[in-house]
Amino acid sequence: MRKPTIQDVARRAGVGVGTVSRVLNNHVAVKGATRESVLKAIADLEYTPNPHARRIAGGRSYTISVLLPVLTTEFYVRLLDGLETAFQEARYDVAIFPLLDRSRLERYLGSHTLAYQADGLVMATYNLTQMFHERRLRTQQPTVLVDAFADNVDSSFMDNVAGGRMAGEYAAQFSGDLYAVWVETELDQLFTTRVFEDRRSGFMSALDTAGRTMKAEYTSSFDSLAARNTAATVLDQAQASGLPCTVFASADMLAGALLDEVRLRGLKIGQDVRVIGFDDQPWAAERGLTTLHQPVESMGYEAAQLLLSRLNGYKGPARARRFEPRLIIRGSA
Amino acid sequence: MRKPTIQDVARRAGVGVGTVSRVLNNHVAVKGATRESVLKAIADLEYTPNPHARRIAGGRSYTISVLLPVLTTEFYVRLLDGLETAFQEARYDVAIFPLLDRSRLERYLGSHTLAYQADGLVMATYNLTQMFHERRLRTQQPTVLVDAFADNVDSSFMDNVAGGRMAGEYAAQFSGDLYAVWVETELDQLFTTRVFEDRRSGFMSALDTAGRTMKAEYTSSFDSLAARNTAATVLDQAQASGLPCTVFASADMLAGALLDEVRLRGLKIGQDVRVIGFDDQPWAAERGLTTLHQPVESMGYEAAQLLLSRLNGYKGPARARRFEPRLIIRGSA
DNA sequence: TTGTAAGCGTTATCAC
DNA sequence: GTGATAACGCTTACAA
Repeated sequence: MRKPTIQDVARRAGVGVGTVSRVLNNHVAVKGATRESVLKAIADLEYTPNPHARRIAGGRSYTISVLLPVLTTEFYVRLLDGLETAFQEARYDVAIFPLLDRSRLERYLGSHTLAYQADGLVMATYNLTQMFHERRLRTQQPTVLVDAFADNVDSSFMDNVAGGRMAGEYAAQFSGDLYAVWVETELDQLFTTRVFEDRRSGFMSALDTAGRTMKAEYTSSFDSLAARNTAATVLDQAQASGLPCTVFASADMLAGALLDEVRLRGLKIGQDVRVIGFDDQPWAAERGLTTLHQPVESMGYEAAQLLLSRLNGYKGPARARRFEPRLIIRGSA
Repeated sequence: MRKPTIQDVARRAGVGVGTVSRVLNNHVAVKGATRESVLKAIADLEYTPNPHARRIAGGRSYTISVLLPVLTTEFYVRLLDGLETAFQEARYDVAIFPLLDRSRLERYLGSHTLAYQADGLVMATYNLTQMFHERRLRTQQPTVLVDAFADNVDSSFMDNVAGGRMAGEYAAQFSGDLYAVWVETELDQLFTTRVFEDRRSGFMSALDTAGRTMKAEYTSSFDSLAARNTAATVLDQAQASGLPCTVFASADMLAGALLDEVRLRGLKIGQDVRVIGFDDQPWAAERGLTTLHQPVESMGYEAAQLLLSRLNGYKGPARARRFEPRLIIRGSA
C-alpha cells in the first residue's frame, strides 16, 4: 500500500495538482468550495505531503538547524518548545545539534548535514556566527541568536541586566551584609556567553543607586560540586562577619546549593540568610526560592519568527527582541 | 553561484550521471580509472550531493531518528558519537529527538517529522516500541534499542547484571558493613529502564556467592539534591553501626555525593568509607573514584550497525549485542 | 480561480 | 562497465 501522493488527492478531489499544492501552502487564491473538497480528499486518503519532494521542488530544505549547548537544565527544553511550536506552524522542520565543545561543532561542520539541510540557523546561548563565516558555510544562512545578543544578527533574549537590577533593587532593601555568587564561563573561547556578566552589571548598578555595597563576591563554575563548595565558603564568611545577610546567586543551581548549606548549618532561610536566585527552575517553587522568572518559551517563539521573516525575504537590519524577567518573591527572601 | 550538481560532475569527468552516482554509492562496477576521474571532478568542483534529491529518487529518507532522554550526562554525548560515526559512514543522517516526557513524545508523533523522515529508529534507554505500534507509525520502521534490551527488537547494551556482579565481587572482599544506593526510576510508566534493577541483581548475586549480606540499601532519585540527602542518610547509619564500611552507588552521581559527604564529616575515603560507583564519568578519575566503565561509543556504533543491516534487508530474528563493563580501580575503594 | 507542464537533483533500469 | 533516460512527488510559472 503505497503512500498517497498529491496526484491521488488531485484526482480524488477532481482538481489539478497545482490547486492541491496551493491549498497545502495556504495560498490565498483558492475558492472556498474547491479548498473544502481538496481538504476532504486529503482527509479521506490520510494524505501527508512528502517533505523530501517538497524540498527538492522548492529548492530549499524547509529545515532549521538549532545549535544548543548540552546543558540540560529545564531551560533548553522550554526553549525548544517555543522554537518547535513556531517552526511547525510554518511547516519547517527542526534539526537539533547538541553541542558540547568544539569537537562536536567540527563534526557537524564536516558532515554536509548542516550545509544542506538548513535554510536557517538558530544558535542558543553561544554566538557561533564567526566560526561559520570562517568556514564559509554555504552562502551564509540567515541566523538568529536566542538567549544571546550581538548587534549584527537578529536576536531574541532576556534582558539579564534588568534581571540583575531587579535582584539588586530587591536585595538592597534588606539590612545586613550583601553577597553574590557568579557563574564562571570558561570553556573554549568560542563558547562564551555574556549572560552572567549582564546579571552582574545590573545587580551592581542597582546596589550603586541604592547606595549599598557588597561585602564580598564569589565565582563558581556551573556544576553541583563547585556550587556546594562555594556555598560553604560564602556561609563561612557570612557567619564570621555576622548575620543576617542576603545572597544573590546568579543561577538557581547555585541558590539551591546555598539553601542546602544554610539548612545544614541550622540557620533560618529568609531570616538569617536570604537567598535570591535566577531562572525559576521547576523545583524553585517547591523550595520557596525567591528568583527571577524568564519567559523562555516566548523567547524561543519570537526567535523563530525573526528567522522566518528573514526566510520570507525580510532584508532589513538586525533586530533585537528583548524580554523582561519577572521577580518571583517566595520565602527565601 | 549555483551549487554544482551531479550533471556538472558528469560533464566535467566526461562520463554519464549514472557513473557518478555509482561512484558516490560505492557500487563495485566502476573501473579504477573512471572512478579516479569522477573523484577528481568532484574534488575540483567541490561538489556535495544534494540529500533531498537523493531521498526522493531513492524512495527513502536516509535518515535515522534517535530518541533519547534529556539526561545530560556525558553518557548520551558519547552514545551519540558512536551512533553518528556509524551512520555517517553509511551516508545516513541522524535526527535527534530529545525526549523529556510523554508530552514531548506526543509532539513528535503528532508532527509528520518522525513518520516521514526516518527509515529507522534508535531508542536509547527507553523502550518505546509499544507506543509506536499503537500509533501504527508508518508500516513499522526497523528499530534498535540501545542501552536497553527487549527480546523482540535488535538491541545493543551493556551487561548491567555483570557490572553489578563485578562491583559485588569487589566489594565482598572488604571487611566491614556493606551498603548500596540504587536509583529510583519513576517517571511515566512508558519511560522505564531496567538498567538499575540489573545492576542490583548482579550485585546481590555476587554478595550471595561470597556469603556476604548487605547491612542496608537505599534508594535515591536521580538528582543532586536527593543524592545528597541519601548520602547523608547512608553515612548516619554507617557511623552509627561502625566503620569501616563499603558503599556501592549504582551511578557515579550518587557516588560523587557520597564522596562529598564523607569528606564533609572528616572521614577518610578508601579507609573509613569505601565507595564504588558506576559509569566512569569524566570527573571520576580526578576524584579517584573506583567505578565501572562502559564502552558507550561501541554500544552506539554497534547499535547503528544492527539497524543498518536491517535497512539493507536483513530479515532474521532480533539480535542482542551485549557489552561488558570494566572495573576501574582507583583510590576510593 | 484553476489546470498543465516544466523543472528540482538524484537513483534505478535499461540497453549497449 | 557505462551512458541514456525514466521515475520520484512536489512547487511554481504560465495559460486558460
